[in-house]
Amino acid sequence: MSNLIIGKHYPTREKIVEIACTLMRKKGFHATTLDDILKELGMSKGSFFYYFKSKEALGYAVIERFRERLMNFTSLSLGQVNKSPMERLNLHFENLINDFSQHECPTGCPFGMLAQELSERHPGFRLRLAEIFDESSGLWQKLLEEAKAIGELYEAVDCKALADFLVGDLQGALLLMKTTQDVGRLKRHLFHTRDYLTSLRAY
Amino acid sequence: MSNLIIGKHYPTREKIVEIACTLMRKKGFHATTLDDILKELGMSKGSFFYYFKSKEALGYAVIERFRERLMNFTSLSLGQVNKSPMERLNLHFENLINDFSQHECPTGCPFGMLAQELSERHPGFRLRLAEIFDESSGLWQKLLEEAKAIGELYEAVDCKALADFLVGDLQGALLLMKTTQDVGRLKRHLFHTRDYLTSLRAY
DNA sequence: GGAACACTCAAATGGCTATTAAAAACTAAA
DNA sequence: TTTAGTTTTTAATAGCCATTTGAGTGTTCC
Repeated sequence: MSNLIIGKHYPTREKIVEIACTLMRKKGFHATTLDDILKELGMSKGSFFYYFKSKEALGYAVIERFRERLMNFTSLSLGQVNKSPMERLNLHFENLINDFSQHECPTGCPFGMLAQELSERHPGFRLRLAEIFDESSGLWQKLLEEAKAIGELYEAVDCKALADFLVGDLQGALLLMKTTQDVGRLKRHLFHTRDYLTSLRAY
Repeated sequence: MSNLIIGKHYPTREKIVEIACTLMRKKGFHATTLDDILKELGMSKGSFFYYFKSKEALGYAVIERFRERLMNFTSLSLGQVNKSPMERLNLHFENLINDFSQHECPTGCPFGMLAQELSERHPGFRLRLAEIFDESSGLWQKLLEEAKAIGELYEAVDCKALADFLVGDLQGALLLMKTTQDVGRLKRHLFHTRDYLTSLRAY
């Protein structure tokens, strides 16, 4: 009977995904070769294809892994129910800045990177990434609606549109941070994003 | 004597760069092969290497070509001296939306794409792209300072920081447009960007 | 102990891709 | 017409990379 059942623990498969995440985050999908991954693990080709039908399948697994990490990371800040919505948002931005400050070489957002690289060639990846952006936007929307309810945003704000804006805005900030290799860029960018949200406060 | 002197006209070389721009904008740098380019032109490999030392050299030429196009496109709106700064900015945003509306499949920004794809592997590309983002930001900064001078922005605004913000913000908007394949996304995003700038208006 | 299955390995395969080599075709000037 | 210089073509070369094959090792359950 196949051992490849969702929910079971597969150290080898797990390791492949982990290393693939690390390498692909840095170098992207195409530039990360199976050789790179397997050399890092001291494994041979056959093992890889025992766990994955193809490199593309690994790509999807990597995306799902990044998605999980994103959701965990997001809930660290958005889940702080004792804080006000805007306080949670500020905390999230600070967490982002701190997180990227710890890497000497800011890598940017894996979703943004994969979206740029794979959107055209692999519509399946593009669609999945669009869903994840959407899911992320949904979390922001909820937060913004809460904010509106307690007067941290005024009535007329379209929370869904604003959430979409925030998702895009953040992507851009991360791209420029990566291109300039300067976390300060992210910091200064998010200052303006916050400034905008402040301007939407119900007096 | 070599014919490869800057400023002379090279129809063949020109054609290569043009096609490369088209293909790389769509598929990116790595996914665009020399075969792709030359098949499109009905040319053979040897010709390519007569004009370019390597594919990398072509990459730099493509970036410079995109840069020229960006500057031309930008001056269409920012160069309208009879309009107020913020009117010019609005016009620019409208031009962007119209331009991307004409392609059934929005391709996003070539600089953003190349930055994501090549930043890690080719620091030379990354640096050049960072310069171009910076150049672009400089144009915005000038515009914003003009705006401040006539009261379209209030005194305390840091025009350089705000310009950097705009550049990043726009990149993100284009990335999400590309990922969702929806020009409406760009339109809605830029509504918020404008809204923010409006909130910075003097008095 | 042995049969079925899970996993790993080493070695090939074949396609793709950038790059090179060398000859041919064209151009223009002497 | 000769000659030198340019552009282009054809035909390799060599490396990389995803994928396959088939044999091997271990493990579990009867």
